[in-house]
Amino acid sequence: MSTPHEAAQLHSRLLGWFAEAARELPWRGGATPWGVFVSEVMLQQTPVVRVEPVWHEWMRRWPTPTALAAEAPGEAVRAWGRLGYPRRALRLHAAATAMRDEHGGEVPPTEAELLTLPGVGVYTAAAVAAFAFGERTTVVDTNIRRVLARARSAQQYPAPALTRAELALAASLVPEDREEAATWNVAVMELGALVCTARSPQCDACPIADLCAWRLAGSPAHDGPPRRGQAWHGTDRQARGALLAVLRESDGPVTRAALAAAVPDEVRRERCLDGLVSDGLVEPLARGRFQLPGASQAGPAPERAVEAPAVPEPAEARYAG
DNA sequence: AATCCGTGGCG
DNA sequence: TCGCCAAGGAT
Repeated sequence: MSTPHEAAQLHSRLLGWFAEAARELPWRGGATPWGVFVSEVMLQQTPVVRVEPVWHEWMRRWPTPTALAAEAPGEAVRAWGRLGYPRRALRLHAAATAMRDEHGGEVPPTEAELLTLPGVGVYTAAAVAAFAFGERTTVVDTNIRRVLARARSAQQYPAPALTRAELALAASLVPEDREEAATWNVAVMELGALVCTARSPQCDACPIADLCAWRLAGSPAHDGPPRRGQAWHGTDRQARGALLAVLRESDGPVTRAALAAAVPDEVRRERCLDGLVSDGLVEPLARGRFQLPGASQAGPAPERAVEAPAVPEPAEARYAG
């Protein structure tokens, strides 16, 4: 498949490029393991530019796992803002609680322990072990999958799901040296994020363009089955987002009427509300009111519920049904 | 294994 | 304009 010489060439090219071109991100170099952990969860399916300001705010408010664990989970959901997939905020809070209760208030340093935490899968466990603790792991994210698919498999895009072959390929390329391995993982990710992008790869700026199997094959177009996008308009995800936005932006409990303004369709609204409650993202109160979970223990209970706005928000800000 | 889960920017 | 995409995880 590949010779040791080819692998060594890849290593020196990529590591050299990374030393020159790497972004200075706040969770790189100098961040605590907790800071790295929070960044990795926030970065799951969310771009760096949107994560940065929220990450700073979280580090200011909750500099340690114990600090976050002491808060109501609803505060984590509120501070999550519009990063998307708010269950991640809940899982981050649960992970902080587990760190406090089972790991002496620290981020556990091994992949195996990290994997037991809520919201931590194979990628995040490897990434935290590598980037926070310098472990020699095999990190495989969407960037690395795409870079390796092109550079080594002559494919424009990787398969829909991670395959054994991909994992084996990624593992075979991780340098033996511990420090070099950690840098390798972040360097391949960075190449995928900045140069070897999904839409319009900047092959002219690529340090391994002359070694890239996809380029050498003439940059053939993707031939597999068409990649399915996710529906959005008229979905429960859209409605859940609209409902949670109302809760986030309100200081206290919210009436059902206020939620009805966000999602007019009653059947969908009630179904999504039930889902949010069973997910732990929303807490039902008496008399048809709702709030973010555990809000009452974070401070004095607000006296007055927020009523439905007299003037509806612009239609595009609401769930249209 | 296939689906579900948010949000916003860009080509 | 609109589909695609972004440091995935859980079921």
